[in-house]
Amino acid sequence: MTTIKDIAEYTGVSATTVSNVIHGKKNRVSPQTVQKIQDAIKELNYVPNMFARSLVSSSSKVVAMIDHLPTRTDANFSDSTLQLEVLSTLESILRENGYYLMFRRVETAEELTSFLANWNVDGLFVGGVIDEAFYEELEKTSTPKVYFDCYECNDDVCNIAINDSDAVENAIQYLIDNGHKRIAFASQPLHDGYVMKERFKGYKSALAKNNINFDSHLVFESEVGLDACRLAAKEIINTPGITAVMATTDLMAAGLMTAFRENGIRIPEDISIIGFDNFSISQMTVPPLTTLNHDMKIKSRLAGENMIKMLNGEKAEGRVECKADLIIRESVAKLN
Amino acid sequence: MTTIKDIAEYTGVSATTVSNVIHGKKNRVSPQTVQKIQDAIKELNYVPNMFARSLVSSSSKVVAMIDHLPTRTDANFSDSTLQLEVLSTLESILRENGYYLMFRRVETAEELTSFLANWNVDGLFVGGVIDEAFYEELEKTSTPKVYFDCYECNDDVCNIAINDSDAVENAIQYLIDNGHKRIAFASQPLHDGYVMKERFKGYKSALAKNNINFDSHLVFESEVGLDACRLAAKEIINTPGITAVMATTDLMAAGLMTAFRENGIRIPEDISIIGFDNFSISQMTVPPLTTLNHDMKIKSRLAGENMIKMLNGEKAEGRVECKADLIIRESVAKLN
DNA sequence: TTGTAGGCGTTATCAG
DNA sequence: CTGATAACGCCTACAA
Repeated sequence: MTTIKDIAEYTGVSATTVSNVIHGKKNRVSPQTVQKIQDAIKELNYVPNMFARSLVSSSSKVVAMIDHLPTRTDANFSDSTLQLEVLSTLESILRENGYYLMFRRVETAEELTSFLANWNVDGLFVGGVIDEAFYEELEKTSTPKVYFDCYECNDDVCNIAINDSDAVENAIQYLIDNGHKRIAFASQPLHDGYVMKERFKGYKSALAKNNINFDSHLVFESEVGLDACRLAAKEIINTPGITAVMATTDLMAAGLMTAFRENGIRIPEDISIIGFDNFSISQMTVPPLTTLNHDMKIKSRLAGENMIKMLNGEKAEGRVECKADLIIRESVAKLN
Repeated sequence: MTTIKDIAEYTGVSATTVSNVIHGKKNRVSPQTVQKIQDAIKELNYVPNMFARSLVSSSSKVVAMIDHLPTRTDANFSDSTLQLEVLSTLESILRENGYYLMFRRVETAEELTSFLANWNVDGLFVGGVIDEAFYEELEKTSTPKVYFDCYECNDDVCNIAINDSDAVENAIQYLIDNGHKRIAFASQPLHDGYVMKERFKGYKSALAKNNINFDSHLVFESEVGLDACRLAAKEIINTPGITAVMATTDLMAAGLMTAFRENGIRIPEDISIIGFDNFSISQMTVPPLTTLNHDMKIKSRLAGENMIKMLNGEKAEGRVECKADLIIRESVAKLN
C-alpha cells in the first residue's frame, strides 16, 4: 500500500507538499513539483486511506442506508418499501459526490446510534418501517437524514413521501364514480405509522366524502403471498355484496386476482380491483390492472440530491410529496 | 464523542487498561477495575471508532458488495442478478460477525482496486455481469472474494452459482418429452460470460441430445419490458411452426404471455412457455407458469457463510452449484 | 514555495 | 496487574 510518505520520499519532497497537491492547493506548490508528484501518484498507484483521512477530518464520507428491522415477528421483509433500484440510484449520486454507501439493518434505536458513532456517519437514509420512539431517538442526532415515506416525521425534516392517503382516496373515488358502493380494502397488516395505515385513511375518507358508511367487515388484512391471498379472497367472496377491492399492493392485487379466477370469479365482470405500485406485473395480469403509480426512481433521486445538499451544508427541503396517480387499465367495471 | 481516553480519565486508569477490558483480556486486569471500566463505558456511551481501530489493525471490518456496471449502453439494471433480498441476507450474516456491508457499483477494474485500497476492504462479494478482463484484474488482489453466478471463474474460487445450462437443458427436455420440436429461445441479449449465454448452452445441448437441428431463427433476443416483449412475441408468432418458448426470465415469460394473449394466442393450447426464476409472479400468470426455481435466499446464505469462513482464515468452498429444478405448472401442453 | 510538528483514537510492545 | 510509548496514514497550523 502506497502512502503519502512513500510519494514524498519518491519525489524528494515533504509529505505536506504531497498532501497539498492532492488537495489541489496549486498556489502553494510550484508547477514542476505538482507535475512530479502527480506522476508519482499515478506510478505508485497511490490512493488515500479513508481511515486515516476520516480520523483526522471529522468527515467519514460514509452515508448509510438503514432499514429498520421491526422486532414484531409478523413483519416480514416486504414490509419495507426499500428496493434495489433505490439503493442503486442513491449509490450513484453518492459516488458522484465522493461518498460511500453502507447498508445496515438495525433493530433498536440504540443499535443505530452506536452504528452512527462507530463510523462517524456523515448522512443517513432511513427507509422502512419506523415507530415513533425510534423516530424520536433518531431525531436527537445531528446527522443529516433523509427519510422515505415517514409518517411520524415533522414537516420540516426531509422526507420523500407520496401522499398515500390522497392517492387511495382518488382510487376509491374512481370506483365510486363507476357505481361501486361496497368496496373492500385488502392490505398488509395495518400497523400504526406504517404506509398501509395511511392508505387506509384515504379509503375511509373517500367513503366519508360520499356518505358511504364505513364497514369494518370490508377490511381484509393479509400478507402478500399467494397462499395468504387465497385465504383473503375466500373471505371476500364469502362477504355478500362486495363489487370492488382496493388492494394496497400490486402483488396482493395479482394474488387476489389469481385466487378469484381459481374460484370462477371474473374480473372485472364479477368483481373490480385496483392495485398500488404500478410494478411491471400490473401490466401482465389478466386483465391488466388499474393501479396507482409512484416512481421510485424519481423518489430516490430526490432523496439523493437532498442528501448531497445537506452534506454540502445547504438546507434541504422538508417534506416532499410525490403524487401517485391512477393508471386506468381494465380491472374496473362500470356498474349501472 | 467518548473516547478510550475519556474512559481512562473518568475511571482513573490508563488507556491501555481500558483497551484491554474492551478486548476481554480479563486475565490482565483485576475484576474491580474491569467492573469500574465497564460501568464507565455504559455510562458514557462509549463506542469504538472504527477509523482509529482500522488504521492500526489492518482489518477494516468492511465487506463490500460490488456490482459491475458494464459500460455497454444496452445493458440495463435488470442484467444484474442482484436482489435486495440478497443484500439483506448478506448484511445479516456480516452483522452477526462484526462486519459492515458497503454497496458499491464500479465501471472499471481500476475503479474497483482503488476502492479496495481506499477502504482496505476485508472481503468482497461480486455480483452482476463481469467480463474476463475484469475478472483477471480482480483475481490479482488477495482480498477474500465470493462471486455470484460467475462464468469466468476457475473452479477453485468461491463461486455460488446455479447450473443454468443444466437447468435449461432439463426444461427443454421436458418440452421435448411433451412432443415439442420447434422450440423458441427468448432471452435478454446473449453476451459472453453472462448468465443468459449459459442458459443458451443448455438450450442447444438439449436439442443436440435429441437430434433436433439448431435453428438460429428460433432465437429471439429482447429486453424484459412489456413493449420489448410485444415485439418479440410478434416475431415468434410470425415464425411458422413454433409450439413452445423457453424464456430465460419469468418477467419475460409473463410479458410474452401478455403479448400472446393480446394477439389471440392461447397458452398452452396454441403455444407452450417455460420461464426461469420462480418469482412470485410466475404463480399469478394465466395460466400459472411452469418455470425453473432457484432460491436466492439459500444462495446468499451460502455466500455469506463462505465469506465468514474466509474472513476467519479458513478455506472456503470453490464453485458451489445450486440446482435449479423445474416447477411444473400449467403453461406447457402435451402434444400428440 | 516548502518543511516541521503535533495530533486524530486505537492497539501492541514492552517495561514496571 | 498496570502504564508509558510508539505507530497506523493523514491533515493543518505554523515556521522557515
